[in-house]
Order: sequence, then structure tokens, then C-alpha cells
Amino acid sequence: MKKTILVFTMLILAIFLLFQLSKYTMISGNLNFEFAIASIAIVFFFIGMYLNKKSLHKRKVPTTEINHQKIQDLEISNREYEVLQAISEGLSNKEIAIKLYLSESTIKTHVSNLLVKLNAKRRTQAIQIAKEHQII
Amino acid sequence: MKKTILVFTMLILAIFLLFQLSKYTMISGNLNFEFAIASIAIVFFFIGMYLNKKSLHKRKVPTTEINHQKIQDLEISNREYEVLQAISEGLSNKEIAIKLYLSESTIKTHVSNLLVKLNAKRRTQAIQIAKEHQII
DNA sequence: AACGTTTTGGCACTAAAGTATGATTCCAAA
DNA sequence: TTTGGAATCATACTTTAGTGCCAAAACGTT
Repeated sequence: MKKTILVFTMLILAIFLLFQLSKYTMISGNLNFEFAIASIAIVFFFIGMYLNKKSLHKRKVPTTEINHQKIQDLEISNREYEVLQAISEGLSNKEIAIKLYLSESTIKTHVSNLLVKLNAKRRTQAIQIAKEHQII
Repeated sequence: MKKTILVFTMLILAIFLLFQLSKYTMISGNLNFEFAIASIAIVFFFIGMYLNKKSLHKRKVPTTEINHQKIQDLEISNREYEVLQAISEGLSNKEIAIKLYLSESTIKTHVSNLLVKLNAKRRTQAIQIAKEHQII
């Protein structure tokens, strides 16, 4: 924060100086006219780049937002989604059953339904497709 | 590409016009001096933002560098790595065999070895572990 | 209470995945 | 030339995964 304030203060100062400089240049003859304009242009060009970079960085990092809308569009129920997550963690049907306090039969049913809804032939493909849809 | 060229052509034209405009303003009296400078500043500010956004977008999206060192550390051979990639694409052993012009037996051997090297019990778990190691 | 969806589960099968073992070929390094 | 790793393939077997069909609770809504 302190650093940001300092940087901006310096920027504003620089801009002010440039304005004054170009005014002087103008009054004392048109010799360095293009130079003054170019200076202004370059400075603001970099200010634009700097600010844009700042604002982009803030919401850039590893933000793989989950597309909840897509989950609904695919008509994936809550339980099915839990199973999907467990699959993507590399668990077997039996392990998922234990984790969710269900029988393996139930997990198989959920998996089967998931494969249809995700249009996948295998659980590995389901993982792939789910990642493409950004739902896991 | 065509679009980019058009945009840049328009930009250069606009800049040129601004230069000429400010020159005129200067010669015909200093009344609108600040306005001219401000125009230049604003235009270049946005140009800076625009170009910055463009350049950032190009190498932003899926930049998950693959850890080649880790692949070697795990003693995963070339063929095994190809199979690993195919697994992560959701292919079955048979499909991988067809893709790599090999028999299904060979794929099973590779998969089995991969599971040992990745310390996984299943191919889905192998995918998970491989992603953690950033090798796929 | 009646209705529809979700969740749960069983059973019987088929299909894939994974293991174990053994064998052959190829290639590069010792 | 011998040696060892990588890659290939097979056969036999066990274990998971996945399908189809059915059925009964559980739950929320009207």
C-alpha cells in the first residue's frame, strides 16, 4: 500500500512537470513542440499499461471458478456431483461408498447416471469432460 | 489478423490527427492548450491499456508448466508418458493401443508400470497424482 | 394426501482394468 | 561382445467398472 501511494505521487508529479515543461516549450518558441507532445504520449502510454496490469493481476492468479450454472444445465444432482468429485480424486466405487456412507450399488447407479449426463464412456473421460465444463 | 491491422491503422490515423490538431491549436493561440495535451494523454493512456491487455491475454490462460524433471525423477519412460497422457484424456486401453499402434497387452503393461511409479492404485488416481506433480 | 424427483439399493451380467509371469527384440553403454 | 533397460506381446486370472432392470424409501411441492 505505502509503495503504491509513493508510486502514484511520483507519477502525478511527473505529469505535472511535463505539463509545465510543455507550456514553457510552447511559449518560448515552437522548436521542441513534437518532443513535448511525444513525452506526454509516452508517459501516459506507460501509465495506461501499468494501471491495466495492476487491475488484471488482482483477479488473475489461479481462479478456476466452478460453473454452477453448467452443473444445473447438465441436470446433475447433489449426490451425483459429490460422486463426481470423488471420482476426480481417484477413488474407487467402494471407497466412494465408504466415504459417503452408501452401498457400492448406489455409487454404481450414480456413476452410470453421471456418465450419461456427461456424455462419457468411462469415468476417466467423465473427469476430462467435467474439467472442460469447469464444474470440478 | 485483418481486424488487428485495421484497428492499428485507425489508431495511427487518430494519433496523427491529434498531433495536427494540437499544432493548429498552438499556432492559433494558446487558448485550448491544456485541452490538446489532455487529449494526447488520454488517447495514449488507452492505447497503453489496450496493448497491455492484448499481450497479457496471449500467455495468460492455461499456463501450467510441465515439470520435466519430475518425470525423470519418477523414472517414467517416454512410452509410459505417452500412455499417461492418453489416460488423462479419458481413453480406454484399447483406444490407447489403437492410437499408438500397439497391442492392448502392451498398454496394460505400461499402465501397470505407471501405477507403480506413480504410487497409484487406479488410473483415475494416477491422473490425480500426475496433476499434483504437474507432469500432465 | 398425492405427485414427482432424488436417493438408495439389489441382482445378474458384460466389459474393462489391473496383476503376474514369461519371453523376445532392440539399442546403447560398458 | 556382454549387459541392462526399454519396449513389445501373450496368456491366464482377479478385481473393478459399468449396464439394465427393478423397486422402495425419502423429500419437497402443490
